[in-house]
Amino acid sequence: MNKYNPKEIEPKWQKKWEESGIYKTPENATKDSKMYILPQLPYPSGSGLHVGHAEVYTACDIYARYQRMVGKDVLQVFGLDSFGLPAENYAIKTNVHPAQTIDETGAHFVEQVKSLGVSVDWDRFVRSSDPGYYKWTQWFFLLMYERGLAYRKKQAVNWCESCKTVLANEQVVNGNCERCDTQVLQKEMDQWYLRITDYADRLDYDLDKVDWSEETVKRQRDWIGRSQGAQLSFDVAGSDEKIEVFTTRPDTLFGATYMVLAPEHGLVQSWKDKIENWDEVEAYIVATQKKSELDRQIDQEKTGVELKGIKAINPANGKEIPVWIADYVLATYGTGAIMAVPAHDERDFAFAKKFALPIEHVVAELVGERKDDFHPRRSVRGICIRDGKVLLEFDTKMQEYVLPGGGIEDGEDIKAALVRELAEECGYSAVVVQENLGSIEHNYFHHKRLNDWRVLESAYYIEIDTNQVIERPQEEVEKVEFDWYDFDEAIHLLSEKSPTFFRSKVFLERAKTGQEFCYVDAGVAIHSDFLDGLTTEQAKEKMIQWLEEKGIGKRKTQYKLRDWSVSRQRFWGAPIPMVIAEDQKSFTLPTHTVNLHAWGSGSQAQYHPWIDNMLENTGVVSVTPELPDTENPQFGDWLEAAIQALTEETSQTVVTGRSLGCWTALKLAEDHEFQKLILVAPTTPIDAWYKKVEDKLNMSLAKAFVADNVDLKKVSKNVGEIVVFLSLDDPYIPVEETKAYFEEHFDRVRVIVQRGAGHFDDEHGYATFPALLHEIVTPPYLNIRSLDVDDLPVILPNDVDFKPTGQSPLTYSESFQSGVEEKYGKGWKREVDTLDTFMCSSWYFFRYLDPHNDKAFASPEALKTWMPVDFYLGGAEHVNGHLLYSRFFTKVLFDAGYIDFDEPFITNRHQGLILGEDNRKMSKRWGNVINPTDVVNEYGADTCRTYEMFMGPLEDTKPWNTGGVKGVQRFLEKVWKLSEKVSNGADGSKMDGLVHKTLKKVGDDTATLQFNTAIAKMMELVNAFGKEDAISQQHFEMLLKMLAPYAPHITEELWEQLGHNDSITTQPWPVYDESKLVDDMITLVVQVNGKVRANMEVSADIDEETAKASALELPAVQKWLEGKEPKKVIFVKGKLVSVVV
RNA sequence: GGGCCAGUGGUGGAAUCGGUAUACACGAGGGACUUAAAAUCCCUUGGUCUUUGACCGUGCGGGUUCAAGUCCCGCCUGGCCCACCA
Repeated sequence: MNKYNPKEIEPKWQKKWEESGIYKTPENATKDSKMYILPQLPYPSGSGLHVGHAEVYTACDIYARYQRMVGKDVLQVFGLDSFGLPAENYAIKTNVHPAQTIDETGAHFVEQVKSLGVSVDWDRFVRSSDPGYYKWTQWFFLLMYERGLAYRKKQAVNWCESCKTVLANEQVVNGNCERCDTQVLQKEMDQWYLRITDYADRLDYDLDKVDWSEETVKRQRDWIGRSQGAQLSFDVAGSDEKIEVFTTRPDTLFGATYMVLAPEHGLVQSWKDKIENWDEVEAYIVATQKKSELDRQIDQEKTGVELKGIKAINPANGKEIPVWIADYVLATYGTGAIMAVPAHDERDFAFAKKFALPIEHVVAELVGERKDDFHPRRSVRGICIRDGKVLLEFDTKMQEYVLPGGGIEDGEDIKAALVRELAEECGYSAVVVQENLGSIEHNYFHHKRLNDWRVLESAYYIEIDTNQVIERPQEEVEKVEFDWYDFDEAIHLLSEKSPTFFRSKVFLERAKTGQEFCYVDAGVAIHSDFLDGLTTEQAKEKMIQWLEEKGIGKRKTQYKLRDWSVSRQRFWGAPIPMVIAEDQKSFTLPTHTVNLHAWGSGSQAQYHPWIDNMLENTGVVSVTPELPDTENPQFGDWLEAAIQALTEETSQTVVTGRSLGCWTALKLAEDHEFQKLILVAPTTPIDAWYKKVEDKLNMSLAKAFVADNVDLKKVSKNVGEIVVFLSLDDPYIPVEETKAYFEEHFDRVRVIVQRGAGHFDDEHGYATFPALLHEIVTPPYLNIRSLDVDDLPVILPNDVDFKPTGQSPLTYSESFQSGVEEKYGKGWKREVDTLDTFMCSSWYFFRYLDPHNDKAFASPEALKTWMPVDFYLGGAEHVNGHLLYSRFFTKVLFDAGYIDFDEPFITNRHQGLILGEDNRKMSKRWGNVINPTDVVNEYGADTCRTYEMFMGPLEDTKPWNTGGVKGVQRFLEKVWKLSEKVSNGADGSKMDGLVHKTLKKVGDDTATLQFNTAIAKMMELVNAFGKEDAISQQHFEMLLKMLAPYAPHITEELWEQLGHNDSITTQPWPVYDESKLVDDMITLVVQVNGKVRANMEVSADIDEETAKASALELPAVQKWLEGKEPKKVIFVKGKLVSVVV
């Protein structure tokens, strides 16, 4: 027999596979049989494939091959993320066009991947830089724009001077550019944004639906950063202005003793004339701008300047409080301003200390009350009973509490007074406060009735007698045992033994009547008027109610997540499919909105009261007129009522309509200029509508009302923009036809199709309708137009100078703008920025389903069959970028009715980092880089694949070891040599057990991605076979089949040598025989006092009595018994006998 | 500063429910084959000692248990992530 020569057999089989097309995606896959396996989209860098890539593709391939063998219809795919900076930077250096660079590096990359022997359907290969692909990237942008999710805005952005481009927050690492490490500057620029923040709540909640690692879910949740609280406004003294703040602690409003604005806050500039110390303020603002993000992070010392001449009024107590600017308040979070509560916020406290601002305590933190999520052991810890009295143990971890005022500097007496005051204030008979400042910890204790106050410096117990408080050292304390985890039982036990112990809630009542001591761990409001005595949670609620009643503020959920900036001043990306005319007029926030209700509805029904309410404090006057005779509407009457609701000047007015009200709205626009027309589920005089409502409405009335009585051309001229909301399940409005009607008659129209909104009524949850509110307050851009889908793709031109100028290279392309003015009018130009490459990778998993489709990004049938992705393997570094964006795209498609699922990846895993042999990160700098293609050339792809999986758990970081590669090579050589011993007549009964056990283990482990242990088990089997003279063919074939996903070439070759002429990769996964897993004889371990002293070979079904008896007879056991009678003998079936002496 | 995860031989790593700690592989030592080397095969390989046995061993200190790498408490060390998010 020949030597094992991977160089010969691997190309042979790769060629055969390609020719026979056995890895083409099955045509007749169904929802149940399909298995979509997705390796992360790579960027084809010049340095080619690295071991981390190989790890991903191999792992996916093993999984794919396994799934195929267990009968799944597998879709395994590959593509390239071929837009992006490296190719462009290379172009700047060498003047080689990025397209050419990518062709070369991409082709090389693909060759390298193919040499690993992956079972990918190469017909579905895609590259994000091909026009056939980026046409749909552009289409996604238009979809976002149409739905009001893409907008253009001037904003300070992260700017890398070296790359001459804008960076997203996640591309900024420690204040530097993630690619070139240059310091990132802030620069004001017009940028395109995607409104991912509209989806923040769903991106958070829906994480419950996916099978991702806990860590990943948590990181994504943190990034989204949901927090609940209130938004409220502070009046500025002597002015109409208000300062809006967001807080998660509305309950501490009484303790807000000053306010802080971010230096960039808009109000600061507007107060220029009022601020007495403007020079100082301006100097601080300039200094802040110069400060990099990095400086701001490292230097946590608080700085700031008071705005002299400006005072705010605390709405809770009417006190005038100072207003400061400081860079610890971020312009980009919340409202860019805060109410500072120094007593209960670390940062505010540090600031107040530094600038000697007043500190007022409004929460007493007491030891105690059970929260549902608290760990009883931690809090109950330290309660003991001695002589029937309850003792409290003070432990460092009992609770963490910063003593208000940081009294440590002020001397003991003040602390004593403070704790006493706290006790006094809340009416408890005893109070315990833990102060934890720096490394010094004290417990302050005060007992009211006994007027006893003390400081405890370490773990002590306190005994409360009728007449005295006694400190007890630990030694004197008798501990009472109970199950720490059964809190209720513990409480019961304790209160039974001591009448002075009460469970927190009971206590709250009794404490006030003079009972012994309290045991509460919630904060309680003090010095807060109507909040006094309420716990923090209760006080939050009450304060929000109060704010809402008074019209000062409202409940608000705030997210850390920011809108996604997607434009790049770069060449090598997908052009943004928009045209811009800078000199067109634009709108600002509207002054008025007039809302027209539906047939049979009224101004107090559906979302109307909500809209009026929401707009109340925004500066937009919202009017919802009652339209006459709503059950029997007459067109003329409604029109007249609507006209009555208009102001004289209407060009800053937005008109909204719902259902029949929309037709009146359109009629209004015939003779009035409006900023925007928003039509919710509009009725239109089309056959499809008549037909759909025939049985539901009075048709003569409907036809008389909605007739061809509006001059749509005039409307088009008068209205800045028309936005139409439709729902797929609307019982009255036909979606397709209505959409077509508007798109045909109006130029500037956006149709937003929703799912599940019905007729946008209460029943479907549309009593509140954030998207509508959004549209009202977002002015139309007359200087921007979106392209038609038919005009896509906008092709990237070739006549481009790559040299960075800070302007997009496309600015200087003549061909790029040719024909644009002819088509859109004078002054219109194509947007010259390109899209962030993250947009390309946010939807690529859809394209693989139907990569050659030029009518849609993928066909509905393909989407239905194959999505969502069953298994996705990619780097952990993309958790807060790519993975989040992909989920966002998927949810938008879902809402628009393109797909019927809203999470793209069911199972997601991350491969671990592979280090160099020296345990350092692989890097040219260390000279420790392993090139997988070198490994393939020297040892073969099968060895490379199997070794990478054998190194350790897929998700762990692990170092490369060349010796280990050789070990795997030896293993495969042993398999090769085993084939010489294979004979048809060999008796395999002896090996049956081992073979079937291995089969079970390998099958289980492969299915759960524990490839390293699966390989180890196969090695054991091969070593055992090595000791045999002959191997039955059946056994050998089983081995080959289970090894096939890991080492497809060698197994294919040996399979052929056994005389088969089909491919091993299409064989079914061998089934193990349950009966062969159980041995007849087993080894029982015998322990004496927990130590292993003997073994015995016994029959597997030995009964307890026999086992115990024979164990005791063993000489080794006798020896340890030393003639004594065993106290206890324990038998664990199939495992051991344990003797206790 | 906050959060999460991990710590097992010389090395990478195994170890269902708590049930023989160190599977598998690397490395090392010894042997066989060979003129020699490579390759291959065989044996040994956690430590200590009074070595035909025993004791100690999964970062450290406690605890629960007949039995702990595994569960509980406290600490130490390392890694990753987040980092003024009101």
